[in-house]
Amino acid sequence: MPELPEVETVRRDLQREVVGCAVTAVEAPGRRTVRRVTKEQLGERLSGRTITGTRRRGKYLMLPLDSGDLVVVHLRMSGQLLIAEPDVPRPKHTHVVLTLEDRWELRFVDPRTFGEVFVASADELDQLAPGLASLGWDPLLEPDDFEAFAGALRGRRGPLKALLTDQRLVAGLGNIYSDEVAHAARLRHDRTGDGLSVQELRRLHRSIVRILDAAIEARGSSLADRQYVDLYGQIGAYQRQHRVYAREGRPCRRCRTAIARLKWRGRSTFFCPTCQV
DNA sequence: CGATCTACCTGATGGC
DNA sequence: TGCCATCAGGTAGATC
Repeated sequence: MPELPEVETVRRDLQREVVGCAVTAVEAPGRRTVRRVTKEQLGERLSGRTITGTRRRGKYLMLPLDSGDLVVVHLRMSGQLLIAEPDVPRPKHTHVVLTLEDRWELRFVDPRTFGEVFVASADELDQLAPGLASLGWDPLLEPDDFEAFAGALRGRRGPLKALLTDQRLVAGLGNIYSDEVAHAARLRHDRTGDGLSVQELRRLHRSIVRILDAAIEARGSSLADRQYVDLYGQIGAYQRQHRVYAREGRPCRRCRTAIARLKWRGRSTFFCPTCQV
């Protein structure tokens, strides 16, 4: 569920709460959440180490340790990172728990178990996580790099939505924000990459940065299922500013036309049939 | 190589 | 009320 704005919101919460903390215990009761390394390796490489910072690339979160290793977390569809005092009951589907300073627990909760947690050195990272190694342009890390964005899309014949959600081209957009971005840029989801003018690419680039900034400002989007919450368990507010996502049949905020919904590659796409061309 | 499908899971929701 | 189908924000791996 979480896309770039939600992951970035959690990163900023972590920056405030866990940097400088020592990991005093590691538990991993989940069956498939710890991947790429064994649970034993995770425990050995984290225990006694201090968290020195926070990083994000695309939808990946990383916590560097004083050993040089990185704790890598991907929330996928239903993962949550939550901070709590140890005497607060753990939610169902708590798969990994890091105890910090013997005083707090950083909990990875994930009903659908698509998410993952692992540890890697900087050298191992690309080998261990090809998905992380092949990430494309990150709109938050390099917001002004139009060439990196345009270069990634240049010559692609696929439909715009497929390009925007391809993490190897643009890192961090998913189903919600790709629809919001396409609407802001007044482009249909099925325009092909190689048919976009430079002016349209400029519009897209600006829209991506602007929408993601606004969504982070609002602490991300939480839908009715409340699957995305921040580190403190609080929902975001950007869903109130959505222009198309989950607004089928309601008037476009720009031209009043009813927002359309269609099934595209097994997933919903929302768009305005009038002002997206 | 690029484009497209499916599998991986649990839980919420809506129709009958 | 219960049963069943459908849907949910992501990605890796298989297949064409």
